[in-house]
Amino acid sequence: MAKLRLEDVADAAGVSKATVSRVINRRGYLSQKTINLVERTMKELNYRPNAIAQQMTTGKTQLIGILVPNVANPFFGELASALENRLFKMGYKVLVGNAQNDAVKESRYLQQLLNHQVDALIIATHNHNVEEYQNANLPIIAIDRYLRQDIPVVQSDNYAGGKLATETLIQRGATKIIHTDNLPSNQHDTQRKVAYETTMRSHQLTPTTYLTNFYGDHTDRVNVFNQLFDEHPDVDGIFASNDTDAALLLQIAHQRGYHLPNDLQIIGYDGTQASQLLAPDLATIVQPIANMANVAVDLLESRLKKQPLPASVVLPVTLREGATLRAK
Amino acid sequence: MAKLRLEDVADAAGVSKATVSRVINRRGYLSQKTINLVERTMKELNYRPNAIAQQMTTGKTQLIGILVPNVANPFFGELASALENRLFKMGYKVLVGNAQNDAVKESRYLQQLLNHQVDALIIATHNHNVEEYQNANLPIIAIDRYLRQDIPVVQSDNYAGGKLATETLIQRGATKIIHTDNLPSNQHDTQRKVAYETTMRSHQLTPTTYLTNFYGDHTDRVNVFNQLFDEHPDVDGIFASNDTDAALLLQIAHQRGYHLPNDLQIIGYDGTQASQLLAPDLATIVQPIANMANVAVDLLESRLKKQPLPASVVLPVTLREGATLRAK
DNA sequence: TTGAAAGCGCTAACAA
DNA sequence: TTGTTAGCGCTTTCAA
Repeated sequence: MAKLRLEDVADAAGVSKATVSRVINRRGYLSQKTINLVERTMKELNYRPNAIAQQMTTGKTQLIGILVPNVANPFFGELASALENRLFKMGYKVLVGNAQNDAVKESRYLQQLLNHQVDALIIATHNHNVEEYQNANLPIIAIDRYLRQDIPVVQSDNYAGGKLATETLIQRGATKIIHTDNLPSNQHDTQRKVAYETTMRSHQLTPTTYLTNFYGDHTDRVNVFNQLFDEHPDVDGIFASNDTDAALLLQIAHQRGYHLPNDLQIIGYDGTQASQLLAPDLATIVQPIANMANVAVDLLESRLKKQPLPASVVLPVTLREGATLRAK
Repeated sequence: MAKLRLEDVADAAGVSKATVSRVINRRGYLSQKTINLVERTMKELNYRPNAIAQQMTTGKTQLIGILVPNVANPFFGELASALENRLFKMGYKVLVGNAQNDAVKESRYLQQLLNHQVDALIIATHNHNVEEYQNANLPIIAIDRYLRQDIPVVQSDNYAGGKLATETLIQRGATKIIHTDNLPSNQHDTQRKVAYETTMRSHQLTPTTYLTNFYGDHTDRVNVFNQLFDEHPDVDGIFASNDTDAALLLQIAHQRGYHLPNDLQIIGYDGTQASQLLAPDLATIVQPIANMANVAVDLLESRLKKQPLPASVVLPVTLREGATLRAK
């Protein structure tokens, strides 16, 4: 069976192509009789409009491109899922570009999304080639990173998160607190680090940070964290910049005989569903992923309606208690 | 600046549209001089071919649709990521349909993917409406579930996995072993359950299974698992049908004062990267996610080349040791 | 080796 | 209320 076209439906129903098109799009004047006739015919023929051809004529694809570093990372998986969920309800389809932490792939994806005439873009990658976004002439919303002056950024409050983590550890009695941070080339995690350092100093404590590379592998992290314990066996609090690092630190601490939360307290960052389910004992700073997605979509909607937008929206984070933290 | 068309490039370069098209697609006879000229012009103008128009004429979209229950679930997130990774290398783009465990959304997505003229489909959802796949007239590969006689299924060896989990627990000294299974409407997890029951009986042990609903929420699971411990306080081994359930069981067991792995051993299922990172202590049966993705793409490639295909491919699972299991 | 022109399936004026 | 027709931006014969 060859692909059915709108014209086949028109012929079968004995009407014109325009009429069928009107029924499909519920546009213009239409008698109920015609609507019924055409709908019945479409159903009988099992006709499905060719979205490509529709896009060709309207110029609108109803397609939104999302670029993330890696959907296998629960944070971005959940973010993409939440974005997609909202957008789908609004009648958009989502083309997810999974940059796999690869700058070349990121830019190839960007090209492809543009070629595909996406109506807008939501960017959550680390964008090594910011220039490419400069001459992209369509609505863009960035998540947790700055791209260009007129591109609004949606993010959670990284400074407040870093401060909350640090102060919580201090309140629960830790004094030798170490921070581990995980930096991509553009160093966006710095707000958390700055907050940690400032908070430590304001309590007359000395900040110490260990850095891991966002693009580094598991072994690198294990090495850095072992070094941390070797050099600071008296550590009694760790603020990790993400939950998987926190889980790894927790494991290493166990192996080294630390008892949590008495000898050592650990607090992670992100608070994904996955970490909640798989590491329910881990205390963590929760980023409001679903809310970030909602706000991003709202901004996109405003942008598409040519409404004025804020330069950035910062959303609050919360503390999730866990067994790696002493009781209040 | 208005959108550039191929014609603008042709005018600027002083050649015909056909020539520009030939350069873009490297087809037909072309002098090097013309190639250089056209390429230079395209670069200067920052021209990007309109993929929609290309698709319109060629009928090929180079788009593959993937339908998953939920990318926020690490298993499917990692699967989608692996699929996308392979497909991208082959020049395909991926349209991910995230059914959000919602039958209506699944079918709406299916329609949309078909409307978008995807060249092929990879289905990993629980497909409540199998009929819809019946008259879809394009290459389809299914992951871990049967759709139609001529649609090949890629799956890991669920029976062997269930057997491996059960035998491992038995070998490590457990005798009161309980299985928790997590069933969607189409009950595909049954192979694991059957393997568990068969293996138990062959060791003269009595199988006991607690069921949770795949679409149920967290509270439902907590209730079922509490019931498990209430009714079987002497349980000394649990085989959970996925890692998040295993992590939850682990947490409840701790709260109830069980010491692992002495009082109780737990073994999960799936072995995602996320569970490895976030719950490194958890022993589990690992499904070869990346390999499943690779095989699915290979099959798709063969199908697109009209080569004959196997009805199904079953891939081996492995045991990941962890602190929830006694030493060998 | 290049150009002219038809056509992919649909929508949107404009007519009727 | 419905039909006719001219494109949308590209690729692909067919001619030159």
